[in-house]
Amino acid sequence: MHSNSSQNLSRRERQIMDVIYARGTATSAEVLKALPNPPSYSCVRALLRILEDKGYLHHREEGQRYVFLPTESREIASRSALQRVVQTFFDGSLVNAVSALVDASDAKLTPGELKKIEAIIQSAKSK
Amino acid sequence: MHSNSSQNLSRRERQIMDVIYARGTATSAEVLKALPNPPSYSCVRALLRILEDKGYLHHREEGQRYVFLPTESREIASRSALQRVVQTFFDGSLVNAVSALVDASDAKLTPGELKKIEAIIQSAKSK
DNA sequence: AGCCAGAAGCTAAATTTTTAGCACATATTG
DNA sequence: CAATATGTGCTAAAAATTTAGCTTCTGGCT
Repeated sequence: MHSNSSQNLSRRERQIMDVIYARGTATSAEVLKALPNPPSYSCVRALLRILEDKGYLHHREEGQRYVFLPTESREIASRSALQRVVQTFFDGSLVNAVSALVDASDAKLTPGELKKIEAIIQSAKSK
Repeated sequence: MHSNSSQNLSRRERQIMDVIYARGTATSAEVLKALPNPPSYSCVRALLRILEDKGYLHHREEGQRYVFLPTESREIASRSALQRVVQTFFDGSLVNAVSALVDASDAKLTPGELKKIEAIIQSAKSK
């Protein structure tokens, strides 16, 4: 799969990939339920087939239904997603991005979580 | 503008918004140059007009050409972009997202930058 | 065995997106 | 003061996306 591939998805395709990445795995019924402005069921299945054709997804049969999962690991995909956001909104500056992340959620960050982040920084420093 | 609005953009529309957010501001010629698989010039202008109609952009005349800028501030837009990535790829966990950001760029983070991040954490802690 | 429910695939139509072409306006410049 | 270069807007055609309908298959139940 080429690197900026998710840039090449159509709107629905992207929505579906998002759903599947968020869940890790999904059946057509689950995708349908999670989509905004949900279309028909057969429509979802058509799109899943297209995404599979294009190589973004594959599936395993589980009982009689298909369970879809991404071809590209969540880790890799998240990396490019973050990369894109950092480039687009933070002039490529990681520091600014982290800062925004932390700022944007002051309320939500527990002391424990802050400690974890500190630990991450520490370990990064020691290299 | 509604919150998850950027989810409702078509592929080209999104590409164009990305270009403009990355640059802050752009003329049609600049957008054209920055687009992947660049289409014709008049095509770019048509899309800019559409985005303006939909309320994502507006423009000021500068000399004889238009300079386009986003309606929604970069800060607000970046917030929802980050939000989306965190939800989709990190189960909503900010800590995991920060961790991934830092990990993904060990090499690129200078000691100075690490210090800045530490400072951000410190200041968040003190609330 | 026959029937229903829940999957799936295929295909063609509807809609949206994407595109280029043409017409018009305004500077610039030879 | 033409001619050219560089903008813009509008519109319709081309292409891609999105959708629903119809058909088929399989397993479970009465």
